[in-house]
Parts: sequence; structure tokens; C-alpha cells
Amino acid sequence: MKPRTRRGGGRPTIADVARLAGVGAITVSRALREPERVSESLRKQIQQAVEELGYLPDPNARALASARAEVFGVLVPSLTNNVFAEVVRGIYDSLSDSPFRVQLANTHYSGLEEERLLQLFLSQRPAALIVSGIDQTEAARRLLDNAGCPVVQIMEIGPDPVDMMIGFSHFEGGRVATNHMIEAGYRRVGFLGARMDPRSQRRLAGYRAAMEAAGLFDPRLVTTTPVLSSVTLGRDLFRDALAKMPSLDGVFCNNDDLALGVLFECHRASIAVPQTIGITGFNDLDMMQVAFPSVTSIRTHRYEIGRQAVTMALAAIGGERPENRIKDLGFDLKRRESTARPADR
Amino acid sequence: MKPRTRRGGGRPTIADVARLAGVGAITVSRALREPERVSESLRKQIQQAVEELGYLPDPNARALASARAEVFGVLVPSLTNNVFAEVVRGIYDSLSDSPFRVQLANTHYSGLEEERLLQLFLSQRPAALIVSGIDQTEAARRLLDNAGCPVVQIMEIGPDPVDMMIGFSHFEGGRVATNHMIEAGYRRVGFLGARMDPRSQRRLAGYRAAMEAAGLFDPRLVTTTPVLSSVTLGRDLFRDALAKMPSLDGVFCNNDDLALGVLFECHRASIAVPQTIGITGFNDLDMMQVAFPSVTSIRTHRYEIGRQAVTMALAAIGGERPENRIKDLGFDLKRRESTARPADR
DNA sequence: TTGTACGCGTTATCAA
DNA sequence: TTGATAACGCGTACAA
Repeated sequence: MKPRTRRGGGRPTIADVARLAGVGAITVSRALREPERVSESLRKQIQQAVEELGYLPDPNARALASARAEVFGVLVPSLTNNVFAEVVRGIYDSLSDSPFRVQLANTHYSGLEEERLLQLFLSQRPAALIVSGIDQTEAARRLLDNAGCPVVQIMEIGPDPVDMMIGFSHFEGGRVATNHMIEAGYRRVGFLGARMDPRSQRRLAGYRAAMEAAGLFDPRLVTTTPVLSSVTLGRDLFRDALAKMPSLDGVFCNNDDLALGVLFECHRASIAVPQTIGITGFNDLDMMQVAFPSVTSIRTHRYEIGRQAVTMALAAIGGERPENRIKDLGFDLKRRESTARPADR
Repeated sequence: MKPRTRRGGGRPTIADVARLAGVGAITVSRALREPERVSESLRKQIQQAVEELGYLPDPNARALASARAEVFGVLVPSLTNNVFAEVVRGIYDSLSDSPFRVQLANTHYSGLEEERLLQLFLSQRPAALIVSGIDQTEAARRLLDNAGCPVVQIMEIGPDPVDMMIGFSHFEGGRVATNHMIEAGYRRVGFLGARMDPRSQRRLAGYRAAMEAAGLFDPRLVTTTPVLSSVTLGRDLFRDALAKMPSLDGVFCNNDDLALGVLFECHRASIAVPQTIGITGFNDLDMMQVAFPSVTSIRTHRYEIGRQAVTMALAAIGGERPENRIKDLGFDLKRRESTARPADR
């Protein structure tokens, strides 16, 4: 019972290359992965044979034989949220010239989905794992602890990393944004929050800390919803907040989408910004500096987070174990017209 | 020379399941892939053994043995552009309950990158391929023709599909948007375009056709740039257009980002919208209907395009060959305040 | 309906 | 530095 046709469809294999180059298959394999361990002359012959045949290694066979896939597993809570879209772009860009592929999945802000996907990913023995946030479920945490590969938690930092972390403090972001509004002269500053995932909660905590420190906190100033964030929602939340507390003189928005909704509603209702209402957003989307009036926001470095998460993982794969497993990329407060309240008011 | 340790790290394999269930390995394999071809009793035993061991099939071994990976290759020109982010989300959502994984890559609007990535993808023998647009390079086109799997071209439709297509006519979109402005009473309607990829070019062609049909076309009305689109750029292009042609009374923007930039600039410069300048965008982002004034736009069904692209590919994988290989999902003109010019002007 | 033998393309191991 | 051999875990082909 001899093999009839090659099942693979006739693509050149490593054996073909080896034959053409007049060497053993394993030498071809080595020449491709660890060129320095193969003599110069053979390396050249092999290189030529590879090009002549247009040989491409089969990633599946490679993964099977080495029990390790050249894959980065990436878990994010949303694909359309611009913040995560940019993180993902950073990851892809950093990996495009490496042999590693990206395996991306959307957890839809669900810990259980994250767990399920993690299990799925792990079945491929990824080279590294990048997960969002620090609030994994217990089961997910266990999976990560035993992943057997570098793990990077992104977007946030906290005291107890699985392995490595890169991000910034959302609590501090909320505190700084709120303090800025207080310093700018606003007193009845509301908090507008959508979806209220863990990072939103921490921004809210930062807001509350700042307000309490100034003796200005009032629970009626806080308006939140579990609904997904959108510009439309920003408008609605703002209306609710205003109805609840007509003396509101500013809002710190959980993110820029909401802030934009507030801005548009102010235009529509002829509410003067920043005179009557001050607005601060979060993330600093491109458009915030072009808006009229331009909108104060907290600039976060999400593309860079994606890039450096990859850098850290790559280093760990290479055997380096950095002293500093937690990287705080911080954020920048961008002061703009929407909180530039005239002093003489 | 007996096998010492399992290289794989001790995960249960199909053989372990077979042993525990007291059947042959191939029966386990079948029970998992074609349950109807295995007797009820064995199926139950196997199912139990699978759960007891926590067995998960190794996708790499599976791909190697079957010469076909359970992977959808997806090529998009941008990850952060909201339009493609939603397409991608639709694809992921539709595939999340299937055995198929997604292999996503970013072509950065480059035909050459697309070619390179296509080659990379093909080396994995994907189950299907989803590519953006219809303007592949010749080499890419050849690769697609010989892909040996269903291919879906998305976002656009055209006369000569590789295999299947789903999208809409960008030319018609441009034409309808422009006609609407003409009918609303605008005469010196400018075109603002960024990046000018093939789809943007076709929208421009649609704009031109509409303007020429009305005897209103003037090349000086067209302002474009190869630069990536952004809200900031919308403002800048608008300023340029106005400087070039102060009598401008409307703009059709290649996309909503630009339209928003125009809107903000009008606020800043105290230009009345829609009285002095009318604005129409493209894609109809959520925020367009909340903006003040709300902005007329062409609503495109990108999430649905992602979903249905998967549906079509899945059907083809299942052996169905639909009569209709080209699916036009169309678009909707959303008339809003930004083009509601008072009749008595 | 179920099982046996073998091959998929590559890498790990060990010897030369 | 190079090579022979044996896995890696699964599916295909064919026989029972």
C-alpha cells in the first residue's frame, strides 16, 4: 500500500528542500531556525533550494512537532471600541515582522467568555498571552498561572500580576481629571459613566476621592448605566443628570464618546461651555482637540501599550526576565477650552 | 529506545479518550466530527470520557492530518477605522460558535502587503478567505483564484468576483449623497476626500457624475489628499476648499470623520449649517444623528456585511453553491439637519 | 458501524 | 556540525 498522491496538494516540503540541497531534512530545519548552527556553505545551498522551490514551512506541522505554536493569544473586551482597536493595532504592527501570528478574540466584557476563550487558546500552546485588565475570574487566573508561557496583562496596573503588566492607573486618571475641574472652579461636578466595567469603576473611585477630598462629593452627582457607551448615551445620561441636579456645573465623563454627547447636547440646549458647564472626557480621541469648543481629556497611550506588551512578551520568550514586571505608562491631562472657565465668573 | 516522556506535556490525547471509553481512536475522532456516524451508545461513552479527561482536540494535529485548517483568513486595510472594526466584529461574532478560528491581518491599504499576507495565509490552507475590496494586485488575484477554498470579497461589489462578493456600490453612494444635496438646493457642492483608496475614488466618481448631470461640476470643487482620514484633516481640507472657492455652499465628505471636522470648523468660524454650508458624510457613525446639527450621511451595513460574508463562506464550505454570488446590501441615505436648507433662502 | 495501518510535515533526541 | 530515527496527535483509506 504505497502512498498514492501527496495529500498536502503538492506543496514543497522540507524533504524536497533537503533533497535538492543534498542534505538531511533536519539540517534544513536548523538552517531556517538557528542559522548560526549550520555551516556557511550548507546554509547557502539550503537557502538557494528554499528559494528555488518557494518553500514555506508548515506552521501546523511545526507546532505539532515542537509542541509550541508561534502564536500570540490576544483577548480584548471589544473590537470596535477605539481604545482597544488601537491596542490591537499596536500588537499587530509589532508582530508583523516576526514569525508570530496573532490569535485575537473578543470577550465582550464577559469574564466567562474570557475563561472559555482562554481555554481554547491554551489548547494551541501559544507562545504568549495578552489579556485585558486585571480582573480575571478565579478560573481564568488559574489558567493563566499555569499557561506555561509569558502572560501580559494590559491597560491597567495592579499589585498582583500573573506575570507582567503594562498600563496605567485608572483611579489616578479619574482623580487627576476631577481635580483639574475643581481647580478650574467647578463645584458641582457630575460623573457620567457607561458600561461600568472594572476600569470605569476605578475612574469613578478616583473621581469620588477627588470630590471627597474637596468636600464636594454628593452621590446624586453620579449617573451611571451598564449599557454600552455611545455618543447618544452621553446625551441621555447628561439629560438625566441635569434633571436630577439642575445646579450641575460640570461633568467628568467616563470616556470621550459620552463627553461628545454632552457637548452636542449643550449646543442643542444652548448651554454655554465652558461657562455654564465644564466637560472633561477620557482617552483623548483625535477629535477632542478639534471639537468646538475643544474638549479637555485624559490622553492614554494605548497604541504604545500594545506595542510594548509585545516587546515585553518577546523578551520573556527570549529568556529575559526583567526586574520590572509592572510598567506604568501613565497618562496626560490635556487641558482644553471645555474646562477653561473665565476667572471672573 | 523507548519513549521517555511525552513531548506534549501530558495533555490528554485522542488515544487516552479512546482507551478510557474502550474504543478505537478513530471512533473518538468520528464521534467528535460526525456524531451521526457513531452509534448512540458509543457516542455517550466517548462523550463522558472526553469530559472526564477534559480532552480538547489539538487544532494543529488536526490541520496537519486533514491538510485543511479550521481557519478563516481575513484581510482588512485598517483595524482602527470604525467601518472595518465593525466588519471584523461581525465576522468574529458569526464565527464564535463554530469550530473555525479567525486569522486576521492588516494590509494598511497596501496591495503589496495584501499579497504577502495572502501568501502567508495560504500556507495554512484556510477553510475560507475574506478580503476587502475588489482591487487586488494581479499576483494576489492569481493567489485567490487558486486558493482552493471559498473566497469572499467584501465592502464592494463589481462585475468579476473571484468567487463571492458582498457589499454595495460606492459609486452609487456618492451619487445619491450628491444628488440629495443638489435637490436640497445646494449648488456649489465640494467634495472632500482623504486617503483616496479605490472605494473613495468610486465615491468621488459618483459625486462627479451627479454634479455633471446637473451641470454643476467644477474641478476646483474637489479637494483630496492621500493622507489618512481624521477629524482634524476634515477641518483642514474644509479650510483649503473654502480658500480655493469661497462661494462653496456645501460639502460631500468621503466619510464621517471629515464631516465632523467640517462641522466643528463651521461652529468655530460661525458658519451657519445648513444655511450657509450643507454637510453630508459617509458611513453614518452613531454620533452623526446626535451631532448638532445632526449630520446627513449614507448609512452602510458593515456589521451585516461581516456576518453575511461568513454565512456565505460557511455555505460554500458546506458544499452549497449559491446562484447569486454577488450580494448587494445597499445603503440608506439618512437625511438630517445638516442639509435641511430652509426653502425660503 | 468500527477498527487497523499509515502518513501528514516538522522537530527532539541521540549518536556519529 | 550533521544525520538517522522516532515521535507529535490526528485523519484518510481501506478492510472487517
